[in-house]
Amino acid sequence: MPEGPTILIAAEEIRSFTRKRVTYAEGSALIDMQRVQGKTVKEIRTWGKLLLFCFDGFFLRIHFLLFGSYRVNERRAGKPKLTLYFAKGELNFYACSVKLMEGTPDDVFNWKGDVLNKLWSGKEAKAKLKEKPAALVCDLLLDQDIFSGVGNIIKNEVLFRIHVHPASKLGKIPPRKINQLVKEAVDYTFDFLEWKRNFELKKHFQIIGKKICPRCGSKVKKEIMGKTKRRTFYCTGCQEKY
DNA sequence: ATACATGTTGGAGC
DNA sequence: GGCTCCAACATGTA
Repeated sequence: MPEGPTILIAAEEIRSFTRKRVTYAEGSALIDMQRVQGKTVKEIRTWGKLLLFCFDGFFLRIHFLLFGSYRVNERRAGKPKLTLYFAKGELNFYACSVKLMEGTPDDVFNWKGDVLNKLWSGKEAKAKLKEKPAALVCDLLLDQDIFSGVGNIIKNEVLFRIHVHPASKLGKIPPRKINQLVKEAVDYTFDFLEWKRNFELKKHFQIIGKKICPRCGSKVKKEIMGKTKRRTFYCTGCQEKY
C-alpha cells in the first residue's frame, strides 16, 4: 500500500470529501471518535506517507504501514480502524495507524522534507545528508526526516539509476553523485506516481525483485542491509561502492 | 501453505 | 538522556 505516491493518489481519490461534514465516526482505532463527529473536513493533505484529515483545531493522521488499505463508499472483510460517515458516502480505513493530533499539520511537518510537495527543498536535504557522513546511503534514503515519502522500492530503484552501491557511506560519495541522488529521489518518485496511476508500476522495476541486471547482465545481489534492515537489491557490476 | 513484503513504533536493555 | 535492537502489528500474494 504505502510509499508517498500511493498516498498522494489515495488523497486525490477521497478529496471530494473536503468541506463535507462527518456525521458519525467509528472504528477500532483508539482515538476520541466524538471529537470528529459533526465536524467538517477542512482539507485533505499528505506529508510523505501520511494522510492528513484537517479539521478546525486538530487533524487525523493516518499511516498505512505495510498492510493498510482503504475503501471509498464500500467495505471489505474485517473491522475498520476508522470509518467516517458523511451525509453522502463513507470512508473506511483498515490495518492502519490512526492518531488525532492537536493543531494543524503546519505546526508539525516540514513540507520542505516531502519529496512530493511543491515546497520540497533539495538544498535542505543535502544539508541534512552532510550531517551524517558515517551513515549508509540505503538508510538515509529511507529516513523520513530527509526524504519523506521515499520507501524501499524507491530506495532500490534510485540507487540503481545513479549507479551507486547501497552500502556506500555518505561521506565518501562525491558531491556530484549526491546531487544526482537528491535529484533522482524526486524524479523517480514522480515516475513512480505516474506509473502507479496507470497501473504499470511493476513493469518498470529495474532492480527490485530482479535476478539479472537489465543494464549489464550480471547477477543481482539481494541482502538485508543497513540499520533499517530492509531488503536491498543491487548490481555489483554497475553500482559503485564509495 | 508457509513465508515474505511498498513500514513504523514503543519498550527493553545498555 | 540517548542509542540500538527487537517484538509487535496486520494482510495479500506467491
